[in-house]
Amino acid sequence: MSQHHDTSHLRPAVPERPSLDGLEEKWDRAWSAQGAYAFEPGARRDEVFSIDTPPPTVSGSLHVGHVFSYTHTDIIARFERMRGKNVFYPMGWDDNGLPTERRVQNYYGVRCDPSLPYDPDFSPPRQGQAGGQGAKASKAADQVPVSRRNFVELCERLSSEDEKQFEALWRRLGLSVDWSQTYQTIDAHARATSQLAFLRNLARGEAYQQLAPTLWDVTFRTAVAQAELVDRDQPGAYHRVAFALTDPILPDAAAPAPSPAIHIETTRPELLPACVALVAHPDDERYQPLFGRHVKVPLFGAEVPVVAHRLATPDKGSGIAMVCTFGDVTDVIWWRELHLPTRAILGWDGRILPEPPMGVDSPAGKAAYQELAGLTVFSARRRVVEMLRQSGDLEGDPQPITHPVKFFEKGEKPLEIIPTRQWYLTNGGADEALRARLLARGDELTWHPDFMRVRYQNWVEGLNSDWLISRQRFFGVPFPVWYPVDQFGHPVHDRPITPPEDRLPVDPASDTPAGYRPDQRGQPGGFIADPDVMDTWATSSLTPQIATRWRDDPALFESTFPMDLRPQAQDIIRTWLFATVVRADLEQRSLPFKDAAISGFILDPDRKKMSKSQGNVVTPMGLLEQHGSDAVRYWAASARLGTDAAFEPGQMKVGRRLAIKILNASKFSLSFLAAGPETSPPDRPGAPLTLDPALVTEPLDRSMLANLNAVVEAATEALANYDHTRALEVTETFFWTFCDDYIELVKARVNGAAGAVGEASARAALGLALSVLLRLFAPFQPFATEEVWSWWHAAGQSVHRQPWPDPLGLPEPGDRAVLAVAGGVLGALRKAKSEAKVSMRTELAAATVAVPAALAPAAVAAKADITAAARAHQLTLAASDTETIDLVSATLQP
RNA sequence: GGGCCCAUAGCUCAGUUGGUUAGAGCAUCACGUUUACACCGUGGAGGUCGUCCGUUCGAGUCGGACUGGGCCCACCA
Repeated sequence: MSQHHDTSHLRPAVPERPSLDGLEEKWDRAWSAQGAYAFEPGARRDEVFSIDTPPPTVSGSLHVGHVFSYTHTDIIARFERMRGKNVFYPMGWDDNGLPTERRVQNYYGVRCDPSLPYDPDFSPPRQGQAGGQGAKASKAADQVPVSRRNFVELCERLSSEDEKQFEALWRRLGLSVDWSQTYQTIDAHARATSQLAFLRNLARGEAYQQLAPTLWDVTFRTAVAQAELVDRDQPGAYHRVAFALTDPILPDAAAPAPSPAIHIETTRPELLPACVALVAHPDDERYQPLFGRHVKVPLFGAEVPVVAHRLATPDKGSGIAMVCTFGDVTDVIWWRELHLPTRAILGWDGRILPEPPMGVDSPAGKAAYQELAGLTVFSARRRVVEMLRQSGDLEGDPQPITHPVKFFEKGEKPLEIIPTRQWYLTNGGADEALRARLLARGDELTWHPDFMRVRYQNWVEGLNSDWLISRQRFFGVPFPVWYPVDQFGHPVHDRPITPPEDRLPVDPASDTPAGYRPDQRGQPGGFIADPDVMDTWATSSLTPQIATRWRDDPALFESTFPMDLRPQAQDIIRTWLFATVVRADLEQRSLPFKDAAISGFILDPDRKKMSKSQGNVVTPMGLLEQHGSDAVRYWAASARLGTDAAFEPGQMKVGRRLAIKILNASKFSLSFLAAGPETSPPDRPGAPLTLDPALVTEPLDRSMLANLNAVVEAATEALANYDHTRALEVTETFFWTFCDDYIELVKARVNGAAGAVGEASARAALGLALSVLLRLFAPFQPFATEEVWSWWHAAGQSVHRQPWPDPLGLPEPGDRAVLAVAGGVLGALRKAKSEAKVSMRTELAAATVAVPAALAPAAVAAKADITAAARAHQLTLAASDTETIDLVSATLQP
């Protein structure tokens, strides 16, 4: 550890009236100019601390929750930097995905059409729609179609505007990010990295295509992955529908005669034409005689079997269900496991297909189907109910219920299940060995707090399919894949053409694969592009590889990966965190990061999760301007990881008070450092002073430093374990004791009232304590501490580049009890004055205080300091057998 | 249906392996302008630690049940 206390200036330049105003701008500028937070390349991995910063969504807006959780990360970054680590702290911007796509559409009045050629001179029809993101999507007809490359360029243009505002906020908050290390999730490097990882997955067989029933959002007309599902309670109704047996029942005396019709109860009668079977539980005696027989679907006439399956629940509805292709995910299981035919009737737009499926063959059935063709699900349902009523196949009235229905988390209509060709990536959902390996990764990762690990486990254990990574959108990272077109004009999906890795990123919609000419696109014997883009998580799951430049900077990658820390919110463990673990496991066979720090949410005063939709949300910049950044950081720092925290301006006021106190207490302490000749080398007046622990001889001073040493140890251990609240708490508690008791106790002595030795002791102790305290507070209050540090250190000697304090080396350990007992005695004397309703300045003619016998020697050691601080003429310290410090008597000076 | 977290002063929260009289800040009340700080200081008041049972010489702390709040997961006809 270097001799930090040798760099101080003899004559501190302390302002007359210290103030927090303007410190954010002042020090942000200085840190930028100094490169205070620059990562230094060429380091060994063990010298580096690397952070996988969450890239905020630039098309959204920052809210108080961001300020909260990013502060937690910054505290750790600053701590590790002071501990000597070369901190790799990049910032990414998430400008990939649906929110950005919508924002660009509305803002510029354009829409992406990948089939169009790139127009280098394109200029958007409009820009700067007021309230861009909140505005209703403009009609597709009003939007000018542009090529994907043009669309991406507009996105980058808009994002860069957003990024400026975001960066300004982060700088004001004091995040010690290295602003030369930034990336965007849609930029060329991220696209290339994403495509490269995909090609490697493809080569290893981890990525594959499959034509399969797919959860489908009819509004966005895209496939949706398991991780993007949410259940929402929806009104619905059970419709009791009769199915007639097609074959006559053979007389059997042993079995009870089954009823002539079988009744099922369904919430989705519009799917009757898609019905492929009825299913009941194999043990259900009511239906056992029917297994293997067939029934006729009412109205549509298809003949379907009655089958048995363990997932049918006897006590639900009538105990027998109709299987449709596809009404819900259970239908998919039945369809797959019972080898049932496919009768798809829904199109990508969520409307009933124009032609009836195979099986609906009778004239009556076809006629009935024509009544539905082209209708939405909602209208078709109403029409089918009417028709069932007419035919007499509906028994009674539909019974209204409320039931959970699956939605895309960003969607407004229930998901449908539609057979489509999609790309999948293995994630353990269909492979027990991989699942076990990923569960082991969850165990290997260190979670803060530890109980968050359970969410990961729950998710991995509950996976029921591989990760669907293709999306039928136009904006995003395209799959770097073409297909040969056969002589009949059909794409050959099982022979994908891929580009060489050094050609990435590619846009297959405009780039031509090797060996083909551009004019062969779409022609028999030519090629065609894969039309899809990747799920945004397929790219953001690679943030460690993107930030550390796995693809193109092996030296940087080597010194920063696997990263040390992934900070993130608890609600995206199943998406971002899990997906990142999957990608690193598949590609690097390692964890992507060692530690995960999970932040809680911010709750508004009503204990509800603060959300943007509530309108009355405070803007983060307004908050920082109102309270000051150190104050807001203090509020954030007083909440533990993983715990939801209340939005509490009161805590910010406390933080501001602390910052001001740091300025004032420092000003006071430094005023004595300037005064004494013995603190500077005699041959070099004006040269840096020496704060020598050997000068600290008074018991009270040594006690104070011993207590400070304990604080250093506790704070260091806490921060090393990501427990920033504990570190702040012990530091702050000590600091207030330091101000209220210690400084008051030494005021007289440091002014020379007890001679030169005592004065030098107090002066050195004040200086040493100040140096340590400023460094302990630096991660929490970077602006106030830097301001104070600058008063007595050379320009450019940022406190944030100083070594984290070690316990001070004292010639002899101090007795920690002296400070506490001296404060206790002082408190008893203050109480006497307070109860007499006189000023603290009032002199005491005589006073006696009882002190527990065990503590009496410690009290006596500080007696002169106590006497002076209490302005007592005569002080008696009486050893007592009680365990508290009590005032025995006090006589005020008249 | 399975699981996780939480419940301590009016409010926001600490309370480390069980151990004297359960702490802090805010708010509140009283007093004091004191040569670092009125963006202040000093002191006071305020809690049967959600409920019940158990383990123990001893429980805010450990175990069980329950109540209430928040969240995650689930194949939800």
